[in-house]
Formats: sequence, structure tokens, C-alpha cells
Amino acid sequence: MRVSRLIMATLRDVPSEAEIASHQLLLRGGYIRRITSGIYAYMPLMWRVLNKITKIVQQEMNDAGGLQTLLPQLQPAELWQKSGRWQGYTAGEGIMFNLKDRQGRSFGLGPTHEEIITRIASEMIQSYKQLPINLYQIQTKFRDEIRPRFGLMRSREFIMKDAYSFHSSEEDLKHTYNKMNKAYKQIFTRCGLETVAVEADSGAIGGAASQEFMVTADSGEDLILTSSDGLYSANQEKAVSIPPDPDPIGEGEPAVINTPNQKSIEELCSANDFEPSQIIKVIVLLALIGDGQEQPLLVSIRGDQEVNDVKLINYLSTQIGQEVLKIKPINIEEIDSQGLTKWPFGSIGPDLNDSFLSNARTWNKKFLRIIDCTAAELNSFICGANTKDKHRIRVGWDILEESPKIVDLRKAKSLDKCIHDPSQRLEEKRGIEIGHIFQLGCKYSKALEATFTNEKGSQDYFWMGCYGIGVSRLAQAAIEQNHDEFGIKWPISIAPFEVIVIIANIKDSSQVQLGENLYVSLQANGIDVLLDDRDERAGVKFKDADLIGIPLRVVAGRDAESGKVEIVKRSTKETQLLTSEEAIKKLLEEVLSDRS
RNA sequence: CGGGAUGUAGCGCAGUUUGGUAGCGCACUUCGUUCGGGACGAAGGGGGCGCAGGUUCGAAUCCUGCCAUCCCGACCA
Repeated sequence: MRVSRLIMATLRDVPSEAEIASHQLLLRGGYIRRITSGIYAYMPLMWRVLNKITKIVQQEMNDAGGLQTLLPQLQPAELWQKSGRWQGYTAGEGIMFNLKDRQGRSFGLGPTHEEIITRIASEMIQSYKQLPINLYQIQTKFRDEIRPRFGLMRSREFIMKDAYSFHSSEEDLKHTYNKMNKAYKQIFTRCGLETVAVEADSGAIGGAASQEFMVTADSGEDLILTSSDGLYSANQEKAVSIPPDPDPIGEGEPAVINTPNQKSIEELCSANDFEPSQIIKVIVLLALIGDGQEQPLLVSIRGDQEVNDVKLINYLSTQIGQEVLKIKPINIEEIDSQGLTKWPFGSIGPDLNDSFLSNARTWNKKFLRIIDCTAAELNSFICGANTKDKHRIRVGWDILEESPKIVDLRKAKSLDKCIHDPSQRLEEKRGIEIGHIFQLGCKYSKALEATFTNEKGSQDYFWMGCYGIGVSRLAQAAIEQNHDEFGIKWPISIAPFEVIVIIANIKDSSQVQLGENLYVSLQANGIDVLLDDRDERAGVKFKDADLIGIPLRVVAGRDAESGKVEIVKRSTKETQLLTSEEAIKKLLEEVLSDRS
């Protein structure tokens, strides 16, 4: 490809919409154009990058036994109603774009394809002899993100590889899951990325074990915790650790103390010389449940700890047996609008009486009381007295009438001791999630009644796994991990072109001839090569080559008369002056060794 | 959804306070000089100021409504 024929619109100024380096560089290099919030056009250079990634993904998936398909993006509502996800995905802050056809039938624009694939499997697979099977596709997905941002990182239309496996047993599922784990590592390494595999929450997709693959970068949206020995790493949503020991509370009789205007843990501590770890913090929340119930919660946790709401939602969902759509703090206005008398905010204890709910209009009239392990372990603690401006000191859990539900709800933090080895401490990093693998189990096969005939001739539900890679996100994450002040530094395996030949001065016929010859020979040798044949000053061409990030540059310039060209490595700026034969040999070596 | 900010040429911005019919840099076109790290000079082309109303002799500037985009937040009572 010749640069003169490529719509290469490089920008000197940074478009104001872009915040992070990778997004700015994609725009400045002319790789993408924003059409509207969270929706981008991939320009020719970008499309080449996406295709390179796609090819690597296809090879590894095929090697691991995957079968490529292409599934519909428009999906009928009934299928999602059957799996029980229609409501959650479309109502409220639901993430699925949806529409009606001319007959008034409802459809969703596919954010993911479990429903479709499960239906297909149930129709096409009759016998255990056909299992296991692993179907995948690479195509555009749609998600109406609450807040699209960072270009392709969180966009509403994006390219994803998703694979779904079907098995006759859990063991067989685990086998494929492990195979996918290996394939994923292979894919990311081949794409030139450094990734960390972390334990993850399975979220809205559901299921048991799950692992995320993170590109570490400061701009990442996820917080991950790793041990310095590398044996433990988890998304903070999932992470566990050993909490610090609480500060002992002195001996003495239980008592009620006056705490005027001491509403926060901080105020309480500074006024009375308490430590946060001696206090029980009670958080008042409302859970919105799938069937429309509104359940008030009293969550107790040690004052120096924080609640991990993913853990809380997961616990609630299994406890209630219903999907919990959302949890939110209860505020004073809501108490008024429920027609309730004032609550002693700032002095609420774990034993706040259910009578505070007795006249509630729409809420359930009994608190669900949940206690985090850190709180439950305290024998003697400080807590609100359920009366304005009063707290109790040196009380124990006998203040509760019923035995409480004790759950791990605590947010693990950096510097916490690790469970696998208390001498190790957790470290905090930011990560960009580019891959996620799940053991789904039978959730979807049961919901959609997808069965096969087993060895004994009876019907069994499929065991399922699902495996995603954000292809367009991966491309941007690669830039986030590989760039400098001048532009992108693509890993050669996913670069839009492997080599760029620059003719320094297009009016010098010996330079032109040398450059054109190099271009032709490199092409003949199967190298993806770009020729900058523009009538521009050399400096402009160098800047552009650096910006768009082509890994290897060859310059036919001032030494053209003597038949010499210059090779420059984008990543290191390392330079060599060679004859064009030597240069071709050298470039071939470089490309072949890194192409993978 | 809550809070904040911004919409003026493909990109970056000024002009809005104090209404008088739009400007700068980059990019683009032509000519000349220059030619290895985003050159210089000269001459050009392109927008009617997010949209819709209103006030006014006159609106990018004032008023009303809407829309869009970006940022922050969405458990610490």
C-alpha cells in the first residue's frame, strides 16, 4: 500500500474528546472516527489491525478445537424471556438495545449469545457421542453502556470473539476450560501483550468458576490485587484476604454514651479516642429484587473495613433465590416518601428494630440483617444505640434477637495479608479486561431446556462454558501498553503494516528508484509493507511513521547514491545503515522472528 | 440517573461580559523558495456559529425550550 493512496489523516492536535493516550493516538493516527457516543468507524489502518488480531484468535481457537460460526445479532425476546434475562437486560439500567419489528414483536440486539447458541445446541446435538463441542464467532456486539468512554475501551458497538462449549459432564467442561485458559495465554502473548490472569466474579453471565485476563495499565477500569509471589491474583470484586487485627477494646461494663453530632466513624473516633476497628458500622441499603420486591438491608461491618457490593449482591441473590437488580443506599427523602418516622441516622445499630419499617408503603417490613465476618468476630464493640446522638460501648452480638447471617462482604485492599501465605501482601494494580472465561454449568441449558441423550439413554442438561475476548478493546489496550511521546509502538504481530519504506525526497530519482525497488522486493517476500511516496518533507514522513507506529522503518535517503538504506526500529530507535540487499535480509529476519 | 462543563470549518481554539451580520493556528488548493525530524512567503477555497422558538431595525452574542458531547459520581448515614 502506498501512503499517497491511503486516507491517512494524522492530526497534530489532540481531539478534545480523548482522555487517555491510546484513545488520543487512535484518533490522531486516523485509525478510528467517532460517529456518536461510544460508536466508532474503523478506518483502513484499524481494520488491518483488527484482522491481524482476528487471525491469531482464529488460529488458536481452531487449534484448540473450536468451530467458527456466525450467529444472528437480532435476537427474539422470547428466547431471553425463557432464560430469565430479558427483564434484567432491558429494563431500568439494562444494557441491551431492544426494538420491535413491524408486527410488534420484540427483539434485542445481541450483547452476548448464550441464548442463541444454547438453542442451536439443543436442536443440533442429540447424543453424548457428539460432545464436547466448542463453537465460536467473531463479530460486532451491542451494549447500551451506562457510560461509554475511552474510545474502544468501553464502546456501545464493539468486536468480540465469543465461544461456547457444551459437555456431557463437569469434568469435561473443566478440561475445555483449562484448554481455553492455555489458548488465551497463547493468543495474548502472540499479540505482544503482557497480561495477568485473575480470579473474577462471573457477574450477569452467571456460573461458577471464572477468570479474567487483564492488560495491566494505569488507565484500566478494573482494580486487581496480586500477591508479590505471583501465586494469587484476583479482581477486587472477587478478592479475599486476611483483614488486619482489630484494636482491642478495654475491659469494662457496657454503657451508653452521648455522642452529639458524631455521625461518621471519623467523628466518633476523634471525639472519643476510639479506633475504627472497634466500631460496628451499619450501612442501610435497599435491594431491588427481580420480582419487584424492595428489601431493606442492615449491613454491619467493622468500622475500618468497606463493603464489596458485588459480594453482597451475589450473597443476596443466592439467599433470596431471585436476581438482585440493584442495591442502593436509603436516604432521608425515601424514608419520608415511604411514610416512616425518622430513623436515627448516625446512631443506627445492627439491632435497629423492625418497627421502623412497620408503615412502609412498598418496602418489605422486616430488615434483612447481614453481618460481615470482621464484625462478627468482635466480642465487644462500639455501635449506634438507635437513638439520636447516642452510642453503646462494650456490647456484644447478644444485642440481636435472632442469630445473624454471617458472610464475607469485605473489600480486600492492598497491603492486606494473603490467604495462601500470610507473609505475602496484596498489591494493587489497574487492569483492562480483554478476556474472560467462565464455567457456566447448567444455568442456561436448564433455563432453555437444552438436553442430550447420555450413555444410559436418558436426558441430561448440557454442561456449558463460555469464553470471550474483546477484539477491538484488545487493539486499544495494546496501544495503552505500547506507546511513547511520539506515537504508537505496535507489536509486529498486530501492526497494520510490518515495514514502512520512506522515500526521503521524492524529487531525487535515485531515492525513488531505491525505495520503489525495496517496496517491490519486500512485498515479493510476503512482508506487509507500506510505501511513503508522498511529496512531503522527510520530517513529516518520519513523524507520521512514528505516530501510526509501524514497527520497522526503512529510509531511502541521503545514502541512496551509494545504494545504502537506513533501518530504524520504532520501539528502540535503533538504527542501521545497510545495502538494500542486506536490509531486505535483515527485515525478513526481524519480521519472521516476531510475527509468531 | 445525579452533579459539572462544553457545543463556532476536518482538528485545536478566540469572539459571547458591553448585540452591528465571523476570526486565528493546523489541515486543504495554487505558485515560488526550501528539502533527514511536523519549513517559509504569497494568493485562495470552505462554516453563518448544536437545533427550534422568542426579543430586537439587527442575534454566535440576550431570553425560553430541546438536543448532543465530554468529565466526575452512583454503599461509608
